Amino acid sequence: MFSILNMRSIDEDVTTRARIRDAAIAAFGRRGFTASTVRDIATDAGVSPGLVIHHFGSKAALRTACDAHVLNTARASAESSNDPDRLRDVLTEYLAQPDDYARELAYIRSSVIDESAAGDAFFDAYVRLTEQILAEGVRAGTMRQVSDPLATATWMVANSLGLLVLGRHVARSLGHEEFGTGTINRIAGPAVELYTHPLYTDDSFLQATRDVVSDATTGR
Amino acid sequence: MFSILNMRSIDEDVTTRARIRDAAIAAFGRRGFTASTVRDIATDAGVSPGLVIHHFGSKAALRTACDAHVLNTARASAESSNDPDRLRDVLTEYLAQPDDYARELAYIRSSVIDESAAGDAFFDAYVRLTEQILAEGVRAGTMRQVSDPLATATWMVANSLGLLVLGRHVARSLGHEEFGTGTINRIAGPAVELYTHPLYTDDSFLQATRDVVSDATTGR
DNA sequence: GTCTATATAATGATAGAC
DNA sequence: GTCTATCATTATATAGAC
Repeated sequence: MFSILNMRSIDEDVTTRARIRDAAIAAFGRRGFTASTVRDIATDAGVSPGLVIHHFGSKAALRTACDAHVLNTARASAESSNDPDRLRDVLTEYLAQPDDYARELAYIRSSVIDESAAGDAFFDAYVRLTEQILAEGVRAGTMRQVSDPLATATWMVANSLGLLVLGRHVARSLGHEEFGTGTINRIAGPAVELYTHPLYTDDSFLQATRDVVSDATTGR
Repeated sequence: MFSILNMRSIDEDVTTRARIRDAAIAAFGRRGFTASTVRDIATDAGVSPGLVIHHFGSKAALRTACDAHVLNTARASAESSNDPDRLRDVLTEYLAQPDDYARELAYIRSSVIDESAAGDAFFDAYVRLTEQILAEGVRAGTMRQVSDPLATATWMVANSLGLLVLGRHVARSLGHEEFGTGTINRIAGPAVELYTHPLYTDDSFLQATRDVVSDATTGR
């Protein structure tokens, strides 16, 4: 459920070009692509606006470079991780070093919100990873077989990324100043609890839902 | 889980001012506040850019008017709805007339994404509604008592709105052209299924999560 | 590679005619 | 109430000096 956190922070490049790119990642993650200006990014990176264009050609191309740096790295990391029993390790690691991931997570948030081919690819990769985890869990006996694996995996990914996208609200709702380790700590238990002990005490809600969906599909 | 859909579409006002406001709601919902321009809104409404400002004073004030029209209405609707057993009706109604809700849902999506006081109030009201539904369900015996009602309600609201925010991805992941009734039909069953039959076959994931959270809280 | 200066376009908002 | 015309600002992007 928190598999998204399973990625390494990547940052050793100290060239000016890299500094501009990192400032852009922070800006796009903080306020989105449209609201971020080349001037602000230049100021944050300590260079002139002209130099930003000199290095990347255009604001759009700068975004593409940011996508390649963050999303493709995260996607590759997600796809290579097919060990389903790492919840504890991943969560522990994230809670230990949240700042290393904060900038990348903010960028991912922006990317899945606006229209972006890289954001699409990331979401889809995350769904495939979740499908693998589900299949592996069923095989190992730790998870129950679900009726529609693709739809279930898609739903779980939307939940997981929804928590990231709406993190500000989740934090506020729990009385926290910002979305961070405190919020993750508070929400993780209840989240896993819902996946362990069913919320509903019988099948009536499930049956009602299936009735409605069936009516809609058959033309009622 | 789909309580957000429980609101009536509100649209009879045919004054020019209302036409401008409706065009703005559509634009803000489609591309967000920053990326929507006064000129585009004016064109969509069939008026001049100057008239938009004449009626609302500024782009920010126009947004406030849109918030009042969509979010405050939806919020009031959510708060007055304390009948917890309406999943079937609400879902049926939505599936019958999705277009009536599409514009409002898109606007809500944008509002909870950017920083917006009205969006905050909407999220919070939705959490309170969900807490009521949980409490009522427990009292009626249809739902199980959870360990942390506020965090659980917050998590459920983030899931529900996450589905809305990431609707484009959810639809694409299921092979649909756009997020609509087909996608809702496909995802509703698996979603309710997860709330009815637990995903995990035992408590080991829950225990692992609680161990990590406990370690983090006590300073490990 | 990096800057300053500037071209060009688009933005929110105003003024005044009708 | 509605428009046209325009202002002031800000945006991306370019040109050329260093």
